[in-house]
Amino acid sequence: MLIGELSRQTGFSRDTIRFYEKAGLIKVGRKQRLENSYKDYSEDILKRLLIIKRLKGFGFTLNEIEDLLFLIESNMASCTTVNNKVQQKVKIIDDKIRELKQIKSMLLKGVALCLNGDAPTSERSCSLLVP
Amino acid sequence: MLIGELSRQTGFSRDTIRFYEKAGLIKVGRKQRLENSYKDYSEDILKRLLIIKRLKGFGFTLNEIEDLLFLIESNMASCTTVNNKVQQKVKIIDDKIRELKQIKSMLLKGVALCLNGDAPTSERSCSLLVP
DNA sequence: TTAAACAGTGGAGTATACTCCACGGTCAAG
DNA sequence: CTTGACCGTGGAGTATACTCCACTGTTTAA
Repeated sequence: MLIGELSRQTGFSRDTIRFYEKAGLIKVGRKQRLENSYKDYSEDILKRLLIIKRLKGFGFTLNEIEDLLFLIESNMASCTTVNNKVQQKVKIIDDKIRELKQIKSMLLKGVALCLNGDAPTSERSCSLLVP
Repeated sequence: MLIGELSRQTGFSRDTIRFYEKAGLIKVGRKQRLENSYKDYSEDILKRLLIIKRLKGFGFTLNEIEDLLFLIESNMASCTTVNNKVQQKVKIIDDKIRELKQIKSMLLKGVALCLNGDAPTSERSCSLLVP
């Protein structure tokens, strides 16, 4: 399969696919070339790219995806192993959610204080910005 | 005040302060130099950096901070104006929280399915990765 | 006096994830 | 036979926010 077709079937641009190649996420052997030296992408690579797409949707970084793909390659992607990775990721997600919530509440408290005039403030410089 | 002192009082590294200068977040006039050509940072710049620090803590990007600093400079940083900016930011934060929660639940559902064996899976490739 | 600790400038490098460009070869249709 | 749509490579550019480096000048303390 040529890169255009691969692009259509995965939704990744050619450039992105080539970037993933450079990054080592997918590998095309020197032999997987047509006579005109065009690359001939295999079904396996298509599957691999679809997995990458899926994992990106889960918020994994390319580095994390590389690790997970290695697990699959090595036949080590058992549910237990993957579950561990997922729990780690969930922990990070929880941290980020907590952080965002805290920032949000700080922001809202800040403007509330300012708008209600309970804090020293002025017409021209909200106490949230200039405490 | 020299950059070392400024660094101590703000917690920003010299490099970061110089980076903010390059980025235009703080400006030192050509005249604010000592005789040895060292820069003489004013109290205003110290305050400005402290505001930057505060706003970074709120999750604002440098671009957003630049806008907010401009409001302050222009005496337009009224609570109402700032409140608008904050509400925009909160909206973005809420979106991100929603997105993260969704990813989290997809991840957890995925591994649960895999671990409970309700979905076609295998010892070697968890159905979360290879559907 | 000399070494350390500071100051300055300009520019490169880091991480993440692409995106775009130039330049050149290939192939099918009209 | 040429035009357009592909394909290839290598390298640069984008955005964000720094961080580090080399090289040079200045100040301070032993």
